[in-house]
Amino acid sequence: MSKKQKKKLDLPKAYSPTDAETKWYPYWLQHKFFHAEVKKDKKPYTIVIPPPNITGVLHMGHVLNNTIQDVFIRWKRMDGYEACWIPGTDHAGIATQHVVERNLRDEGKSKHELGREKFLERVWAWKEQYGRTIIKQLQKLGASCDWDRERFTMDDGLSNAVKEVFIRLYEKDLIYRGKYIVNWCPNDHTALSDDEVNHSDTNGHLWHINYQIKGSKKTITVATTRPETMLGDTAVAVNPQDKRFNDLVGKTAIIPIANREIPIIADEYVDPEFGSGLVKVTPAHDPNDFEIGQRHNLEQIIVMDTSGKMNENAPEQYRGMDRNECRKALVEDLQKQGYLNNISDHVHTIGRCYRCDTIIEPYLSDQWFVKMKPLAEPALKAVLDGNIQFHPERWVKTYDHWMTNIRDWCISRQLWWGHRIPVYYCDDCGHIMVLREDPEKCHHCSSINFRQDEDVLDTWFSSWLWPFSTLGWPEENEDLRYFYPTDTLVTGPDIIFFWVARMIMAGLEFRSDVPFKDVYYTSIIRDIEGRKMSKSLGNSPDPLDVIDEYGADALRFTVLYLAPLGQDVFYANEKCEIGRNFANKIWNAGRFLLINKEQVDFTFEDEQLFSDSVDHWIESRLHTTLKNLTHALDRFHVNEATKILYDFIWHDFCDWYLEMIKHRFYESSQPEVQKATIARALRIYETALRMLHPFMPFITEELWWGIFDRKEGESIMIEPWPSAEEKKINADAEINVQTIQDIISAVRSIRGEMNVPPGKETEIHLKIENKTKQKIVNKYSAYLERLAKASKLIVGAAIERPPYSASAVVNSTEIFVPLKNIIDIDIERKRITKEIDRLEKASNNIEKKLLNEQFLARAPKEVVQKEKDKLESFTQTLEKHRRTLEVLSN
RNA sequence: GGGCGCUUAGCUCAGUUGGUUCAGAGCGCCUGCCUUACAAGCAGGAGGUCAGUGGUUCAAAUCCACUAGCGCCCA
Repeated sequence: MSKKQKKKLDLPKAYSPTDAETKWYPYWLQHKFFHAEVKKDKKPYTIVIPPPNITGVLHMGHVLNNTIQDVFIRWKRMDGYEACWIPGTDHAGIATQHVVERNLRDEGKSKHELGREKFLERVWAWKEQYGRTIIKQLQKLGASCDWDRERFTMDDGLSNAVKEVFIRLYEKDLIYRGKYIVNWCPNDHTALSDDEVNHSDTNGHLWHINYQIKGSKKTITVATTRPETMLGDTAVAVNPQDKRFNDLVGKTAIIPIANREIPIIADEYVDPEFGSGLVKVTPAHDPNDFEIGQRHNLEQIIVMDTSGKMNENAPEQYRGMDRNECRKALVEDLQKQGYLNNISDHVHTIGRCYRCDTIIEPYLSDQWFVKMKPLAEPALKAVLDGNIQFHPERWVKTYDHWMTNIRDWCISRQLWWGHRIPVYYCDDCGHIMVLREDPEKCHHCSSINFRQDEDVLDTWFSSWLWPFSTLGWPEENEDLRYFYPTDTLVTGPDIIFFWVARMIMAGLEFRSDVPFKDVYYTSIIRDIEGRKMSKSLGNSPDPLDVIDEYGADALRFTVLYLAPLGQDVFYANEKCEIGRNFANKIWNAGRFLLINKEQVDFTFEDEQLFSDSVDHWIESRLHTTLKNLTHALDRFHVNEATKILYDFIWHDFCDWYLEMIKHRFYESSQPEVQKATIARALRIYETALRMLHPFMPFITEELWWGIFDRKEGESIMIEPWPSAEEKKINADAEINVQTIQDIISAVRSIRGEMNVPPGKETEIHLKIENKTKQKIVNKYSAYLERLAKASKLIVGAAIERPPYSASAVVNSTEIFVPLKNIIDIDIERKRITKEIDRLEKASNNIEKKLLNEQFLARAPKEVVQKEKDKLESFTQTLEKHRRTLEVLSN
């Protein structure tokens, strides 16, 4: 390359992503390409982002999830839809409160010192400062969200929606308050919903404790995994069928140490096989015992406070002790006083808080609940009827199972950060008011002594409204009518119950319509050893580091390429080489075209000046690719789409097409051929860039500008999505080019195995009997000569095998490559023998088939004919090889 | 205990209406190349009884049943 040429080139030898990424994102924003509005003449396509926590930082799961959304949005936008991707964050009650409390602790303060109002000011301040971290990170990834529509679950509008929903459900009698056992986190001092508890098998003990029977010397033994709860026992239960204990029912037992008297009752729940067959009943500290208590009208004694410390209902010596301390002390005392019968090892399930991993205490308290059955029924139907489709479909079963066994949803949380429950209690008359606005006085007795419920609502109680609250609901407006229902939801299967199911319920209940039509469940990203990525393991790479090292496009492409629908992904940073190398390949193909573009004076109309089968072939491949690509995206097979693009661009376009047209630039003396060639190659390349744009937005934009002349305000992201044209798919061209490719590959294989120096050209003799084929080979000989490095090409029906030549047969064409002084006869014999073995095996199999009368009778005619043709072809090829082998052996 | 998924080349995985020399790709490995787009590259090569058993079928990596191993979810 001369110095002059080098200077003219805009494109460096290797692609460096950073420049493109910093340049184009602001450009897209500046021109508002991401913004969507109600456009009556266009069809909407809407996605709501699964709102990340304001405390969150971007991890690989987000990368996958949001890249998929961006692919769909960019694709649909190009395809003529008014594509609207609504972004935002959620307030993450527990997590956010944690962070701010930790900061306060570092300053030596507590939230109680500050008071509720001041504390909330602190949280808001924290949110303003750090709450958009993850949003900014998403922009680095190239996410084309409509940032003008960014929402937060505690915005005024969304808070109104939450209030409205609470009130409507309350008025429909679907929300109720009651004393129930809930999952209590003593560390966070709040109730949790069932889904917020992680269960795991744990090695523990079963303590067997003796209880005295009143008025008798007799004792009974009960077994428990949590001895400290015995202080709150209000009964001992046996199974009514259990003959061993028939006489005990109705008697009274005495709790050791506490010395409290409790009845012995009979209840079906008791499993006679478990432990001693006798169960202590603690209605205030166990969900099953709670139900037994309901049935038998038992007293409920709470023996712990909200921190898990023993309270005034416990014997004095244990008061103030943590539940674990108490367990130790109590067991020791039981032992000393002879009440401890036995301790056995026992594996049981322990629930832990999903936020802080503290062991959950089942705890009796006043909470608010949503009745789920009436909401779940239509939501289940919507999915079973196919009004909402899951991808992959198998999640329908999981959904079905959960929805048919659904339990009421505990929505109150004893936190300060969140939506305050819109319920007011009158201190004077006890009247309860559920209101949209703060009252001035009690609606019943006009007292001004009332207070609002202290609790806030579960964060999911705002997230489940996300698909319509983000669009302005409860206000009826144009946006809501146009963009709702949304189209596709992309999320992890781990929140199918937390979120997806509840959104479906909310959508149907409050909008009478599904919230989305398709749900794409993403892969879970694991580390290379298959472990889930987690902060504590330190195995979660920072996507921003990866972007710095490999580029955002490379990260996006790689993650999609690795993530087949429904399979987990084993990820390591090095895998991003796939995407980086691919980007570099595209870059260099562009560079090649640019170099040639600068040397030919042409217009895009010049394409008509010349074309041959090679051009028809690439056109045919392009449209086949386009067809397959669109089909894959339609079926949500994003992973397949990346492979289709990769194969077309790398193999068809770069490896074959660009190599084949090189001689038209370097060797053709016809300017019109050169003009047509560069014009066509650029057009096809430009089409490929558009097809690739949703997947790799930055590099495609960069090349689209770097190679073609563009004006301010233009962008590849608003260019039309290319449409597949069936008539461009050209079977003849595919066959012709295939023939040429097969011969080239065969010659290359010979050269490779014989270690022919790359610079050395050889003669190639082709024995072809078929006249049409001869014509094709002659017509396209220039391609063949160049790519197979032929010094001379001799084609004929009566070609004789030249001495010292290696040979191959492809589709009845016999190929001879004379290699005097180079050929190793031994290697050649082995090559041929191997080929003969392979063909013999294949022929035998076919022969067997053709001898099978069942096959001949039942298989479709075409299949039988195909087998016959195959056998014929194999037989001929075998003959040729055998002849060659004979010659070589002499 | 109930439900779901996975097992294909040394590694990571494609392969959805059962039939094209169906057994593939990328990485890794071996051979040869800095060939005027690209060594982040080019050309070639080695490598698998498609977990096992049985069944359906003219025909099974593909459909069915069971078994083994791994993983996930729920109780």
